[in-house]
Amino acid sequence: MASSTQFVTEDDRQPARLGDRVYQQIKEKLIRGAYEPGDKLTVRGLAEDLKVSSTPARDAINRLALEGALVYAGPKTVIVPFLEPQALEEITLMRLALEGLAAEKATVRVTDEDIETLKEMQLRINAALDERRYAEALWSNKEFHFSIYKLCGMPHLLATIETLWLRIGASFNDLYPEFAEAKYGVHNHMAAIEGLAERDASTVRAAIESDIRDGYRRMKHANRERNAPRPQSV
Amino acid sequence: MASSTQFVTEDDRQPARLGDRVYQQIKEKLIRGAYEPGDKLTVRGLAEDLKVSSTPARDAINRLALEGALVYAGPKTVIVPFLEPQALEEITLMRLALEGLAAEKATVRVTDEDIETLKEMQLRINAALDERRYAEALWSNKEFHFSIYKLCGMPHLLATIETLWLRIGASFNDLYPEFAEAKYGVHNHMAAIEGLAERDASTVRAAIESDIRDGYRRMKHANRERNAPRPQSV
DNA sequence: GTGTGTTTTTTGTTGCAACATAACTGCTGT
DNA sequence: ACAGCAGTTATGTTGCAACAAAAAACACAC
Repeated sequence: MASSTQFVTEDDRQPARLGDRVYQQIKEKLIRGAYEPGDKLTVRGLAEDLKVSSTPARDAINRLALEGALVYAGPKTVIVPFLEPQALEEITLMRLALEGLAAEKATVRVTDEDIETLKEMQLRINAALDERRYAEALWSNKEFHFSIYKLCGMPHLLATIETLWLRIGASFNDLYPEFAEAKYGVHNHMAAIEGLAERDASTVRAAIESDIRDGYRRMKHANRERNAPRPQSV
Repeated sequence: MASSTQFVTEDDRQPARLGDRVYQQIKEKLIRGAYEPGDKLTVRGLAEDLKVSSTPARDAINRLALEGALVYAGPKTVIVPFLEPQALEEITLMRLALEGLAAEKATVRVTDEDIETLKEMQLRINAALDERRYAEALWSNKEFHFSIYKLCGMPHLLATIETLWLRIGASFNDLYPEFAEAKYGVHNHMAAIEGLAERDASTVRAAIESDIRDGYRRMKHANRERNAPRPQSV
């Protein structure tokens, strides 16, 4: 019965392929804003940078493109995507639907121990925010969210949500300061924790949805101010 | 301004890669139930069957596995997945969230012309059902759904929904008869069309959700009767 | 300067051989 | 019968060279 040993994502397999390593590294750089929208990635370029042959580099690029973290600007040109307001809105709507679902389902499976862990995470986020370590705050924020989503034991859902984060994460993670101002998300996170403690699914969903919406507004504004005042040969 | 020439999926690119052709062919066979759960796919096997080298064959397999249409049963073994009840439920929940969203958003953009097209499609589904051409009915059913989802102009959403269909489609499309009994989905489809005509988003969402739920019940039963009476060395 | 046609360079894709190792086969002992 | 274990086969991955095609660089006319 192969049923019990079926893997839904290839990440579960034991031996890491070389291509997976390349994939992870690019993904990491994308999330941390090491690339800028419009930057071009080439198979040979990656291969040389990471000291591998073209096959794993090509695998990684194709996978990122498939997931929407990279984008084709031409038949032979993959770039890190610009954050179009329209795409941001679309992905936000999908996030509301999917992360809302995850939040609800997590509520019925959360343990008191999980809740303690979440509280500690939030403490770390607060500390990082206080000390203006924005990169760490952002990272911890992601950890916080996915710790909740993992609770519901839905691997397909988790994988899909991850690709959504990757698609927008690449384009806005370089604007930490605007994004983290005014203790971003603290209120919503606390509400989520309280909802979980009371096993109140609709409260948790509302808190997560509110968090997503707040983030959406910040991203939209930051993105607008970033693209608008482009002194293009004035 | 690369914005306007950005592609969100690689399918938009002009020249079809060899690997894409292989991918499409396997995908087609999966949807039509040409494979059975547990069937093993190998790079060299595919390559020989389709008269290509191992690179495009490998690309196709990796892509299908990434999308969840194939699954790893071991480090060197990809199979067409068994439909686990748990996975079926999970994907159904995701479908409700995502296709419900698509249904709502489609409502505000639908034209009277679109509605006429949908009515004609439903006529074709009915005809196919009457004449017991189940494969065609199933195909038209898919067309009907995606014609609606395409209306909302959300490419990310559409691509995600497609992978969900592929994940379950592979495992149940070989049980047409049970699935198509009693004019499957006709009632829900008519309700969806009426809702669209009245531009009533919540009606359309309810109709689509109802259709998904009905399908879920049928799949669950069919799948159970299919796996339960396994005369395993009695 | 701006647009257009041309040349040069760069790039993704494909096919293939080599390698390590997973999967399979068949045997053996119980 | 069945589990454990050797030997054998089959498989995925990697690196690499060749090729067609796209992108970039360039030249030239207006």
